Amino acid sequence: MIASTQTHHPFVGPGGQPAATKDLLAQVAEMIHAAGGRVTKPCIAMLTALAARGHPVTIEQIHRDVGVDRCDLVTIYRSMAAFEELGVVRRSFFHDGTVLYDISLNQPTRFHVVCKATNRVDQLDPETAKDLHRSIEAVQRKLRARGYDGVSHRIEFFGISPNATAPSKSAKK
Amino acid sequence: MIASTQTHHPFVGPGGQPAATKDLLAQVAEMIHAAGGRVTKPCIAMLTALAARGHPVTIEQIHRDVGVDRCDLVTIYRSMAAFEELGVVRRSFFHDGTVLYDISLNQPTRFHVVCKATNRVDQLDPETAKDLHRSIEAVQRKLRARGYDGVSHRIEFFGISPNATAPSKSAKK
DNA sequence: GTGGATGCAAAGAATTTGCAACCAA
DNA sequence: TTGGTTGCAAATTCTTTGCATCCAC
Repeated sequence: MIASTQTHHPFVGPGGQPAATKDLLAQVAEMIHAAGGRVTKPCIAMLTALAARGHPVTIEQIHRDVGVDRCDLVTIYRSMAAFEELGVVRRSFFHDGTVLYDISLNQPTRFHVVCKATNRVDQLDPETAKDLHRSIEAVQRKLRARGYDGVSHRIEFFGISPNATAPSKSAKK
Repeated sequence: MIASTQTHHPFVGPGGQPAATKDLLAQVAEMIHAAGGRVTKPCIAMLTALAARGHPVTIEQIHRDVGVDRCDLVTIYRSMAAFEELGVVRRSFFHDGTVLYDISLNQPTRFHVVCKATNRVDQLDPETAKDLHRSIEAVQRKLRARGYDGVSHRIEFFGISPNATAPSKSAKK
């Protein structure tokens, strides 16, 4: 139902967006072709939208960013699945289980802090992130040593940000 | 079904159930009463089932463990939501997004490794877990210092376990 | 031109809600 | 007795599938 609050996902604080959007498109295009796929208009629009956001967003948000009338919701679902398979995007979950996607290709490991009140996405400072990253790597090394294959992980932090103003139910929609 | 096949979790014999389970029930009962709720039969069955499993399980699994005819699926949904609110259980997600629940009350922080092939749930060894726990605590301390409130996190590891035999699609169901 | 991608409709799966009957306190 | 809980049915929400059409290559 499109009737829900229009609240767009709050913008990420500092950090701007990757100036590498152009490169990203070129790179993904190559990957798609290599896989026997086609680089369509909706496809480009979605990647551009994801890159512009620069943080995990819902399917609905992508749909709106691309333009609800410019691309069917079903196409978003199908494309995200395909992109994930290609390793271009990564799927994560909001604290309430809502599915989120963001660009993973060429993206340095970043850790997100999601505000449970405003859904605003923040990031750990580089130093803290570095320490955490090290710990996680250590764990994964250990798992591989234990014989695990294709080791991966998922981690997210949640909290109510200091300047949370509008505790919204469906702000993320 | 997550860990094993049909086999119900080997229950402790005539002597009674694990002492911890007993305590858990008593403690939760008190919490429920304090909250103006009632300790019903399905309620006890669910907690017992969760405690017996001792690791994250699906709603469906709980339903089967309790006995599909002994309690409605809807009741599981409602109760898990209530238990989560009380802080008795914790919700997590399988790598494909499937919702999982497990006891969180009085539970030391444990980290799970989920096999993507068999859905079997394993745990990090205490030492590794301890290190990781320390890192995560450090991050959360930093977030609190930054002004975040109600800080929490979610972390899970995935991989294909060394002895993965039956790669199943819906083994967890 | 041709096969993969898209849009629309419809099916499925997962989760929630309404309400009368039920039972724990 | 009495209000919280349960079960059953129905409604919602989210996601996937079928298929004819369309367009990237």
